[in-house]
Amino acid sequence: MDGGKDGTRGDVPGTRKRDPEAVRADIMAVAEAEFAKNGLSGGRIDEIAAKTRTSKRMIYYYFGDKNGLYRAVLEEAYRKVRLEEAELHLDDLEPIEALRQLAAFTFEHHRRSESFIRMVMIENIHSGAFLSQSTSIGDVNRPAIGRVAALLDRGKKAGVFRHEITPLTLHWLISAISYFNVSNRHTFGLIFGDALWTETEQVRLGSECAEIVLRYVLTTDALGDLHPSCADA
Amino acid sequence: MDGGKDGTRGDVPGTRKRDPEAVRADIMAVAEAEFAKNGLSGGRIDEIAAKTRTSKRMIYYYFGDKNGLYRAVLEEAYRKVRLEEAELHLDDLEPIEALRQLAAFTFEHHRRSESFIRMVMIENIHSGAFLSQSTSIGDVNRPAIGRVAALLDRGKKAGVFRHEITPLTLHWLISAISYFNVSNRHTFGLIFGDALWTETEQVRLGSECAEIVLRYVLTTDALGDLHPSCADA
DNA sequence: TAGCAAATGAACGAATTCGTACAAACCGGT
DNA sequence: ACCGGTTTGTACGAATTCGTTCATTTGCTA
Repeated sequence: MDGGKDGTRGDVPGTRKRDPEAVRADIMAVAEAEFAKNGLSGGRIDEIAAKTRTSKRMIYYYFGDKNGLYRAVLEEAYRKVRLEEAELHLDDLEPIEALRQLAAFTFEHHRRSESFIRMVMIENIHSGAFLSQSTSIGDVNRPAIGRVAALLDRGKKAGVFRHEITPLTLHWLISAISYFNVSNRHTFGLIFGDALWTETEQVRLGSECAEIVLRYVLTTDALGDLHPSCADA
Repeated sequence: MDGGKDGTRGDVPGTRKRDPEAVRADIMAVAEAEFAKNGLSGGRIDEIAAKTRTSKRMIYYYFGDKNGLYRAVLEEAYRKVRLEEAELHLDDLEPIEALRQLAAFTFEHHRRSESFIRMVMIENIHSGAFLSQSTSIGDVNRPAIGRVAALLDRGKKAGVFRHEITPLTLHWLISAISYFNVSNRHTFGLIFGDALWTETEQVRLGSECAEIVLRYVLTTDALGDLHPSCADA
């Protein structure tokens, strides 16, 4: 809709009372909280407007309609999360330690990104109807698989990772554990108790996540080196 | 205001008889589809009524209100699923094989219970607010953990399972993999492609699920017996 | 300073949608 | 056959809630 932006406008710091970008960001932050909490159908535009510094009129001015706002929030949530993930530098570490870090980091990161997880939950309820309209989402997420693939290759060449493991399946596994731990905390906790969701248990589960992944990926030999054979505890 | 009498209907015995249970079941089946597809806020009572053999009036007669219907559907979904799971007989198998079956079965079972998974997704969006009102839900699900605990004990006594593994964490792991495979199929597929969701790949993932669990639970020794040391493929 | 276009605010309209009032039909026992 | 309570159908009311209309304010330029 809006054509190019001309940088000559409002560059003087502090003088611009109008700040469309800040308003947009404000709306999206409020909207993310609302949608993450109540879903797309459950989220109320009036509620979002009330919690915003601006008014409902602006939501429609900037985002067109409710779905447009939801889409913008969804895409932004993915962008933020993947940017944070990209800060992990695995190339400096040897494969085994790098994999351990990747698993533990992903687990911890998901744990701290509850509203992102909830947006993904909601989008899956909608069968990905809105994500499928996004053109950028592939580019945003592809690097994640690339990093896993590079790491896997290094480990295989070093003879410590099993050749059967594929990047996609490995990513799938790490995601599953890290995601489920957040997405299903409520129902799981209600049925089996909240024992797993104390702070100390969560930290332990982060280690267990890495442990599960390592035991799955490592060759029998490499695993033997890591965990000397002792059947008892 | 159509006063006339219609004695022409209901001649066949059993067709037009009163059958409250069948009506209830009919409503709940339709409601499960509707809620699983569109969520609680997104689900429409009128839509459910239209697809039912009976009318909207009956929904309120039997279930009180929309939330009551949702609760009934949710509880019933859990009941059905757990009943099916209980049909697995693990006691006849040796621990390792039993664990493999448990993992593979759970994976396959979740895969075939999409609407149940979606109900759980929706309930987690609501932070378990409705499940927490259910009194029976604990009793329905507790046996699941009991079976896992018994199996773990047997394996530990036989010296093939690691002592560090707890029933809750093991159940958590198997659930995570099996659940995520269904719940996130759409977003994961849109981002990374549908390669994992062909029939053959899904069957393979079922085996991988068991493999992941076994490698996590088995002692180094037991694992070595199962997978003779060979670093290459 | 005046004027113009973009940005904003408040009130409103229209369409859904939940839930109910009322009335009619039905079944089983007496 | 009649009568009681139970089961069902229709129409409607009330409350939400999305999105818009219209007027106003604001920043920038001539």
